[in-house]
Amino acid sequence: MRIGELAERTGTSRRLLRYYEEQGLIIAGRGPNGYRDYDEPAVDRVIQVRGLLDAGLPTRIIKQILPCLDKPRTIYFPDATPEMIATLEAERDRMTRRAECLLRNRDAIVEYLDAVREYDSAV
Amino acid sequence: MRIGELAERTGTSRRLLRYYEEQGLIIAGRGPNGYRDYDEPAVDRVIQVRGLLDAGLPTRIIKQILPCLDKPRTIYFPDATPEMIATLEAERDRMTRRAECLLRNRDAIVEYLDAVREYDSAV
DNA sequence: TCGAACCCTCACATTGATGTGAAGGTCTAC
DNA sequence: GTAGACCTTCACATCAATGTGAGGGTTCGA
Repeated sequence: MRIGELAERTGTSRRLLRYYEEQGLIIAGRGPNGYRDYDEPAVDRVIQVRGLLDAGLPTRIIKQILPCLDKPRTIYFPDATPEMIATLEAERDRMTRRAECLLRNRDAIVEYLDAVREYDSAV
Repeated sequence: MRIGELAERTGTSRRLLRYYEEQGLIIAGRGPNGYRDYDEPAVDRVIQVRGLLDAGLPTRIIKQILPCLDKPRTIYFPDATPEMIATLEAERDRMTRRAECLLRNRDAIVEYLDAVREYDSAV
């Protein structure tokens, strides 16, 4: 598919899709006319990238961890350098902390909303 | 306490503490000499703000939801406008999605690390 | 009283993720 | 064959979070 369709299906501007490619987050084939050509899994890939970006990870990190997230592994274990392992462990911990922070604060919001509802129904 | 101590205790630059204040995320008293004066809870507050910022929330949103997160409530229920409620519900859902994304990808990292370890021990 | 170590405000710089638009090539349908 | 809807690259703009430094006041200990 071409960039317009991918943009529409992922809710992402064309500009950003080109940017993600420039950052090495997604890859695109090229048609004979120079047009980018995406395969079906690109849709999920873009959505995943957007999710991680939205959760505060910079493109630099996303680029590093993405190959390890693929289900049929594209990166194999002998390729894993000690620095890579260290990066992954650090990011794993950081993501855990981020998620905890989000859930903790979300629960506080839920609690507040519950209290508001209770208050309103008592009026 | 003054800004230097708060900076040290929260691992935040003075510049950023002033920025957070400017954005209405933290409040500071003022000494007779114009120096900012922080109370003890400011430490937790700053840490919470940093956590949310790191998890991808913009200051604009943090400012809106922070009052609802305080344990002894500083914002009371009659104050809750319908728009406020809508914002909170939207952010609640967004935070849930963010946390899910983080945990899902973190688990994939964990899985990858496990596989690497297994591979290494088999060599 | 002097110097070090604080603090203040103001302002300009940078970085990363985005928007926007220009100048131009390609494809399709009329 | 021309118009409209795609696509390309390139470049400049913006916004939020953050760094940095200038110019100047305060506090405290030697």
